[in-house]
Amino acid sequence: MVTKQVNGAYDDADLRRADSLAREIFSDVANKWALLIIEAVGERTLRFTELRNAVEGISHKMLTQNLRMLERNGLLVRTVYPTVPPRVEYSLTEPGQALRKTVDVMCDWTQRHLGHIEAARHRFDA
Amino acid sequence: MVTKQVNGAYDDADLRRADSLAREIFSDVANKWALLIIEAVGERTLRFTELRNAVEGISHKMLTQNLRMLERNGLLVRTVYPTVPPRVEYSLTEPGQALRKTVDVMCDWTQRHLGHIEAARHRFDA
DNA sequence: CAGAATCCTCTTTGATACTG
DNA sequence: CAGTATCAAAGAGGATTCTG
Repeated sequence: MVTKQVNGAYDDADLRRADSLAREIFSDVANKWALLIIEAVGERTLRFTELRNAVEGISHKMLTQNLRMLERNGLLVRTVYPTVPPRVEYSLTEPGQALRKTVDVMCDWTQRHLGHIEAARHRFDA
Repeated sequence: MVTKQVNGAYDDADLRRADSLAREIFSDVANKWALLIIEAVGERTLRFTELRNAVEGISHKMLTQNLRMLERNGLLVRTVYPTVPPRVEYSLTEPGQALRKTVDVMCDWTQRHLGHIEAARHRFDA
């Protein structure tokens, strides 16, 4: 936690810690699978298998790993129902929802620039 | 290019192509280094070495690779001045600028949720 | 069903050296 | 200065097996 000094300034060491924490979070979150999972969950509550089907091309292992990471960072919550067979549900927290909004914008951006990018690629590859 | 049929519907094959193109672009762009580079360039025009210093921790090789990829996708332009020694400048295109805006939002998000995330981590690790 | 653990493969990455 | 090439190390990722 970055704490303010009585004089109103931040402690240098705290600022550096906050900075490296920010970079760490950014590295966690700015990756394909994490963002696709967040996008897939959306406002719903999905089970592991549903998620596996929703995120095209993700493997069992990658899904588990990324779900743990997102849970650890408090972006989603994991609810286990102690039934047989087990039932586990995932849903976004408020910060997760907030991040999803920016992912939505990124998806929009992709769609809007599909043509431009395809053209640029052809030019470059020539 | 996705073309509309005379009946107003899209060709299935074209839709599939557009979809896989979108996934490809998303995979290119949704990675740590690409986003950090886009953020670093901003509205400025930077030389290779300036960029290397601006993006904390990136290696020579990763910078080159990602710059090529971003150029290929038309997100930035590379201008070579035929001097000795060579001078190469990078700046964002309009689509690159548009993407940068969403990266900005993502950075804001990170800053705003630093505390929540750090707390969540401590809870999880316990 | 969800997931942990293992093994194995392929890609990514960094360090280093070389070129125009 | 900017970029390419190469090699070794590290890490990501897939397939499979086992458990509660």
